[in-house]
Amino acid sequence: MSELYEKIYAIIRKIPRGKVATYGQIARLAGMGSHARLVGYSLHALTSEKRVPWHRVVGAGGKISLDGEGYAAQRKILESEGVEFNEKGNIPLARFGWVK
DNA sequence: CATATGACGTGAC
DNA sequence: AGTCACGCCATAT
Repeated sequence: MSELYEKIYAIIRKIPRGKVATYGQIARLAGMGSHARLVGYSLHALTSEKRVPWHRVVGAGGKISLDGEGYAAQRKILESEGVEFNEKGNIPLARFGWVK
């Protein structure tokens, strides 16, 4: 496993319960500038054994980047942690965004 | 080695 | 608010 992935996972594991972080934010914290796409790619390659709270990672503006079942599943988990969604179906980062 | 692809982000229309 | 195009780059084929 590449060291880059481990770094990304380590950062995601720091996200506190009830908060969410964006791909771009993670990319910056990992020192990869604005390569948010790679963060998403690494999460896609994630396995359950890593025990990474991938559900706390959302797209810019608090939008979930998954569709259909994926969206429903992630939303359900987040709501169970206390994260709320607005009428548009995304998360108000002003309140739930992770502040490092 | 050459292309295609994607759990993104941003800007144009 | 919805679509489309493009930059970015590690992986996959």
